[in-house]
Amino acid sequence: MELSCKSEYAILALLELAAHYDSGEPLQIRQIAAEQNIPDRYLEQLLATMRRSGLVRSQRGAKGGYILAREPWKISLLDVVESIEGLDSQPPEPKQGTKSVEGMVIWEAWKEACLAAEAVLQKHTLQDLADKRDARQQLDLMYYI
Amino acid sequence: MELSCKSEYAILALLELAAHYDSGEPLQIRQIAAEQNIPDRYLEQLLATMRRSGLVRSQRGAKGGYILAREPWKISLLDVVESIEGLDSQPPEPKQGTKSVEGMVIWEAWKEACLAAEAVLQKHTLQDLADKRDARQQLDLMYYI
DNA sequence: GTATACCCCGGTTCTCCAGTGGGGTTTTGC
DNA sequence: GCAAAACCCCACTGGAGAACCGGGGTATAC
Repeated sequence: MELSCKSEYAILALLELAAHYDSGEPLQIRQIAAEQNIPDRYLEQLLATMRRSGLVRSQRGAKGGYILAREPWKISLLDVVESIEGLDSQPPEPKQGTKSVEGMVIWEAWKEACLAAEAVLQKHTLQDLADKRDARQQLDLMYYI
Repeated sequence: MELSCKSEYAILALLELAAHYDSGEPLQIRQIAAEQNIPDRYLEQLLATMRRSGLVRSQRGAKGGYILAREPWKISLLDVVESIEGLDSQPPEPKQGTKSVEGMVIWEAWKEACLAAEAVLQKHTLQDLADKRDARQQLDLMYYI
């Protein structure tokens, strides 16, 4: 149930890409890393993973960078986590056979819990999070004044 | 979202204890381990952890062993997992401050997913799993005949 | 008082996370 | 062309935790 550093970095990076999605221009790893305080060489690996999963597209060479592969409201947190965590969400069997009836019953209950969590992650999109972030920042500003 | 070997062993052991709960007599580590194919020295550690969490009680000396601390329908899978996994389910903050608004928004969504999963685990008790196991075994028997 | 069984502590191997580094390839702009 | 900018790929390290194994201590029944 632990949110890994990897996944958090990935989501932060995608939020940054979502913010610049309308411009149509690619964002560089360095800029994202600087903005969100992420080690850039590490972020590079995460973005490469997400590129292979089809979440982002990359443009090589000078003036290159990364762009979201689709609109921010079409990317859910589940998409990100599954991409970055290696889609090992539901192994078909707990081990390599399990065989025991007890093992099956336990695994079914566990799977039900996983599905419940995934359903929540599925309905949260990058757009949602970006909107919530904006609202939160507006609120902070009002308190400040 | 991964069901660890630890937790599965722990649940298997408690199911075994639940099956012998009516007898009122303690079950020994060796017997549980043999019945469920768990390394006994490892199971010992898990049972010690669950004893410290108050899920089971132990009786030392000859004819000793372990007994459930309360009735099987009063122990949920969430109890077991939290005990065995070290109750690190919801850290109040992702890191040691997070500070960024983005980090907070992400963490809130994640917490929502965790709560959904925990709600599922909460409603599954040892009694439930034991009943399902029995029903499954009956079914297997019918197919066999 | 001895056998039984829990109790505590420490070590070992393995895998994964988090992060760093080197060297290669593609593209822009001159 | 050519150099700089940027992605691309591979490998390595340090630390943490999982899954064990083993030794010696302690309480309890018979």
